[in-house]
Amino acid sequence: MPVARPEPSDARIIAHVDMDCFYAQVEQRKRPELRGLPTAVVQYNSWKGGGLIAVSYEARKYGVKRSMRGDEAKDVCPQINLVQVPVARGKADLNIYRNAGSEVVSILARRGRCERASIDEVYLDLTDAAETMLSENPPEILEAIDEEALKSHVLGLSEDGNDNQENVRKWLCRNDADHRDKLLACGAIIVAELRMQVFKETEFTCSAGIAHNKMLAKLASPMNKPAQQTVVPFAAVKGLLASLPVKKMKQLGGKLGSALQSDLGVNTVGDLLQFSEEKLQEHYGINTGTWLWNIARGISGDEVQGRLLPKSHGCGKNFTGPQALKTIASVERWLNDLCEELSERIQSDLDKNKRVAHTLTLHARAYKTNDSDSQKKFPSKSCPLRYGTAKIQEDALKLFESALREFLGSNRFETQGNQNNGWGITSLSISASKILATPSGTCSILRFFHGPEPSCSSPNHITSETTQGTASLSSSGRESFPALDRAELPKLTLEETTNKCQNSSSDRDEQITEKSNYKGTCSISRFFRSCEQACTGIIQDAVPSGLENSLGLNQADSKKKCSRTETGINCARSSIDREEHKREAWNEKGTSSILKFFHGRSPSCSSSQQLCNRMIDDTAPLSPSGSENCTGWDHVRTEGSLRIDCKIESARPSLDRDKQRRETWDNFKIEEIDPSVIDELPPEIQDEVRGWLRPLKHAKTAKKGSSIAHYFLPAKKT
DNA sequence: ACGGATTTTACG
DNA sequence: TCGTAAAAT
Repeated sequence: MPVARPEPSDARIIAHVDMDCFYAQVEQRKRPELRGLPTAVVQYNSWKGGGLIAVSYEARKYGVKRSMRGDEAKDVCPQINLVQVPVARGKADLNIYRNAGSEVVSILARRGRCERASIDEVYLDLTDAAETMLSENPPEILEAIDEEALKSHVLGLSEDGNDNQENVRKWLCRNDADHRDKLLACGAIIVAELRMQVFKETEFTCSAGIAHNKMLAKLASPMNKPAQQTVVPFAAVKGLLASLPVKKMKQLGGKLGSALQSDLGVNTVGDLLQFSEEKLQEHYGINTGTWLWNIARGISGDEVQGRLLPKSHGCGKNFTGPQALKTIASVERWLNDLCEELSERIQSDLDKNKRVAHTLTLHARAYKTNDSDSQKKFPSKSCPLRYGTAKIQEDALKLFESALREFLGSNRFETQGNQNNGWGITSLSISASKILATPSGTCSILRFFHGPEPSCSSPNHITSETTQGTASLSSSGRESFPALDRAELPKLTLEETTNKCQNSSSDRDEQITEKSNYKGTCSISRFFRSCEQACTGIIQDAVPSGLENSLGLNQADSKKKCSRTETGINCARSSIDREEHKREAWNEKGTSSILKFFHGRSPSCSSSQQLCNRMIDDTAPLSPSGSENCTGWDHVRTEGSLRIDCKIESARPSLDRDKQRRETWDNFKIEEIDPSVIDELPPEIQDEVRGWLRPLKHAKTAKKGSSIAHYFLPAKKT
């Protein structure tokens, strides 16, 4: 990865929060009798007691280590409690840990931009919160500072005294401190509060590093575990890195770190200082070279991405030694189980977060006996992802068969036979990626036209992308927006929404036909109506009440285009005022040609039902002719939790039904849209529209696909 | 430039 | 180890 990013000129306050032996804590919370006792989490108990994946601090005292087998742990600590990872469908099931991780994220995201770095780690950008505290409530005027903050470790501050907390208090409250150090002090106080809140609400302890960038925060977080935090003042950076083994740095734990040692004799990060940027670039390329030069100096501009949800979901299983799978039938059985789990997880992501995965990928490992190139790797394969367990299973099996054919090469395999030509599968995994906040993203478009939609809310989850950004980001860096309670906003009924939608477009009907780019105009216009209606349809099915969902741009996207302060503006989109102000501002532009796109409306265009049919689950495979009938909204679906019934459509009066039925996504020519028109859209919806278009784009390259529909079709054998 | 496939890195 | 993930190549 190593790519150097310019460091922002103003000091940032970044925290890295890492849960202490997370899986062990989850199990101890579940079984409180294990609290305080040596405990470890193991998976697969059968062989030598299973492998340890998390070890409580009580157990570590006895020398129990991660990556020991359960039996070894018993040897060094006979009283240890070994808890098994839950098993479902014959494999480890990590869902309880994922869910516990989400609990934590939802708390840690409250004070600033938050990035979920792994199941149990987050990065926080607390710059704004720290600036605010410094200007309004600086530590020096606080009569009482939380004990938790006083227990901070401050690198460079001696800890040999009897009263370390008093030293820390003095450091936190120093009046003569560098501005950067004062901000760090505020950051430390905020992080201490957050960690206490995590403990209060989840019973989990965590540790944290507070520094001026992600790299340093990540280095610091494990320095004082468990349940403590470490601050890295600017002045301590040089000393910290000077003697730090390169292998300790993120990204240098593997081959690159080894290469530094063998190529240049670099053992510590400090050793890197001797080499010029050019020298490092000669050895490791331009990007990595610059990156190395920077990290040697503690410089890293890498930003905290506003992302609370994983970018992909996957599951897999190894089949070691004699367990290797040797028949298609056994592969199919396991694949079905894996697909079932994956399907549940992406469906849950859709339900909770309104996100849709677009790509299904299969990976496997295999061996081949008596073959010239028995080394050959089993290829990975991917295809568009269709929702519904059966479809995922079907597609995954096709991917597997296709990959196996390639793997075996000239050796043909017997498709149905129980024999094989000496192959064995030692691991199988499938994953869902290219996850876009699509239906919910559409809501931002809806909202752009209609104002905030209370019905856009998602049932429970805080873990959606944009929600948290609204809490503390601000345009000036001073003010902060309290989370907006969407539930208090007037709620539009479905009919109102639909009518509003129609009115807003029909009011402008007359103007549509002018201009040479009529095609594009019509196309994008229909497209947006589809988005709106799809959104409405999905919303309709949304679970009642609940917290507001995140809609709109995710922070990462908006960040790309905005400076830090600007980001505050663009992310503070739960403010109605701002939303409306911007909508007006954009409309006032008037001259924008794209405006015209929205002024016209062809009544027969678009169907949310079809959109949803395509996107969500029951898409029928494309017949070879590519002209299979599209079922339309009268198609009744029986599976999938996201049902869209006919209410929307029946709420649209007076449309000729046959006309409607003919309108399908096959009629929607995505390629008619001139991509440049996106630039004319209001900035807050541009990325979402691109998100819609981008993955669809590749449908163009598909064999005969001139239609969006192709994108949602099953893998076609090559 | 881009997307699919592969590799590298990290962590409970 | 195994099962996940992210990101670089």
